[in-house]
Amino acid sequence: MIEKASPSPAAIKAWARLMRVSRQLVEKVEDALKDGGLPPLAWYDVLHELAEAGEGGLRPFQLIERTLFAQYNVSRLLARLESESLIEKIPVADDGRGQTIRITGKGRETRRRMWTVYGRSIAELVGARLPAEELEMLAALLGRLRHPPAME
Amino acid sequence: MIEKASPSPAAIKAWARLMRVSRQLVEKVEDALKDGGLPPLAWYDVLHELAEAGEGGLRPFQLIERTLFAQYNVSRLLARLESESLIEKIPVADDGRGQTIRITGKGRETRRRMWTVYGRSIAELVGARLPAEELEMLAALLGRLRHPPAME
DNA sequence: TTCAGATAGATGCAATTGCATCTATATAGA
DNA sequence: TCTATATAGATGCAATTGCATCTATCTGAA
Repeated sequence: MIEKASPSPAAIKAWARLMRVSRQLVEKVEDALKDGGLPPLAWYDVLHELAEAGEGGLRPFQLIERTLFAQYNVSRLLARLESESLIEKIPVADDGRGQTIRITGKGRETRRRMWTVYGRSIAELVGARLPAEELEMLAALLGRLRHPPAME
Repeated sequence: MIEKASPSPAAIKAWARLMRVSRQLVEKVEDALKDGGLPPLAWYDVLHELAEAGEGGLRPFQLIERTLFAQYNVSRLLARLESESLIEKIPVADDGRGQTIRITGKGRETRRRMWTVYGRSIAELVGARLPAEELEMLAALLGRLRHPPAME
């Protein structure tokens, strides 16, 4: 199997756009959250996963898989979220090392408030710029860059 | 003019993919650079811009425009690059506040070594996963999310 | 000219991240 | 059962980032 060491011009261009656009969009969303006096995007990611998980909660290592954050970042982010009473840590019965993380009512409320800003940003920055068909094409192309690639 | 506050499912999916894929790819490239004992991606971005700019160099504020890094980050990154002799700072004649940044020979060499790793990563992570035509389509779609949007 | 912004870049300090390592529990094999 | 290894999560310390502000120079209007 041949592995090329140098990327094609098309690959470089797609890469450059991906880097630049994602940086730009993240920054705009972070700014919008700050303007609203809301916590950073990373908090949303965690609260979102926990809200989806429901009453059963999630183990920290499951959050790591889902969010792709580093272990030590999750550990500390959870400490901050707990100190704000947005989550609670529950010792888990059958594994003395672990804990289950559950979102609190206040956590759900914070997530909801963040979504009004975050969702609006997505609508403006992405939804308003491409028609549905092209959004789907974009998602499909990006899915194939995922590891492992999305099958669709 | 109607501004929707809630994003469509297609917009949310494209957004989620964009966030996840860009995070994943950046992390893989950073890991590859670390494995090679090379500096982080941000150094490449700056060295690349300076190499493109040639002997004339660039002002820090031009680097800020091109890389989208925050002003204080550029200021400190340049200090680190200078302490490694990868760039040099030259006072600029017609503006006593400013300076021109020029890449050194050692800087070019470092950039070249980084590119062997970075370029290979792009080839593997992006180039090998989509054919040229789809890479171009991806770049075009991303270009329309840019601010201001790319015209092509 | 003069002075009130505006612009270029640096920096003190607090918060976050990254790295390496640590503790505690779990698990598998001798 | 005992021990070596693996896994879950936390943490000390250094480096980086973010925020606010600072200094210095420049520009334009009175």
